Amino acid sequence: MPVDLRPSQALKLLHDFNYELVRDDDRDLSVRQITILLTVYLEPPPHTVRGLAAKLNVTKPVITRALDTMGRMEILQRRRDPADRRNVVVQRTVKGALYVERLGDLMVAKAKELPL
Amino acid sequence: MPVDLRPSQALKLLHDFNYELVRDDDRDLSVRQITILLTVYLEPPPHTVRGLAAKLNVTKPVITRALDTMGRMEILQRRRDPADRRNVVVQRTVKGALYVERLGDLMVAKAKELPL
DNA sequence: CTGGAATGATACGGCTCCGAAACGATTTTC
DNA sequence: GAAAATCGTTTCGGAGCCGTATCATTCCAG
Repeated sequence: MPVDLRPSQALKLLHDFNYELVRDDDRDLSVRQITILLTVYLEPPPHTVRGLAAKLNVTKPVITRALDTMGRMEILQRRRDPADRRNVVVQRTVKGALYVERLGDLMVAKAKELPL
Repeated sequence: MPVDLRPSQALKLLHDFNYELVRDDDRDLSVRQITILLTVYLEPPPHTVRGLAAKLNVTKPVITRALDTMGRMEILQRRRDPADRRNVVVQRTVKGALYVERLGDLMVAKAKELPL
């Protein structure tokens, strides 16, 4: 059962959701960072730097830097692949799972408030 | 009738939507810029720099710079308020309306594809 | 008319991010 | 084993955005 959403509702949902992010956080994650984060949390592992870069159509340093930033925030984690030590596997963290959960709950709440 | 959305659906919708933005555009608007844009297009005018800054809980230069950027993109427009020439009124443009419409359609399309 | 208040823009130093290129480490190929 | 390929990181110059403080313009009160 697909979720039925009219364009005006979609735009209001997008606005209300982003509005909360902007209002609450001093510093926001970028759209790229959010997409990387959600990819890791929603799609089946393993996630490598190269794989994420190819999937998102960005260069590898973009992924490396995003991992630096979100690693510092402790919402993502690097791990060397023991099987092939050239690879870096990107993993979830407890803090990151809570962060993502908060995003989902916020979106659900804003969807509930949408007019007819 | 509120839109019913489960957290897992919300997260997937958020991911798929952002994913398209990241993949398609070389340079993305920031979350702040998108919020400013949608505020102008969804809420009743007039919109001033000061008003937007207060509403979004950011400083005035943030709005000024966002208007510089999005003005260059021609998706928003500055106009001096003739009644009180200290004020700058932020207005919509044809190009901006198309841009916002595209955002809404993209979100609707991604919502339709959501599983059960 | 003059001093102060309000508004948006600008200057500044700092931080993050960008893509391209070069680099070190590791694995694979021959 | 030596050479080539792969992978992630780092470096580089450049660009955008950040908040604070300041500025020019405009309005308004007295």
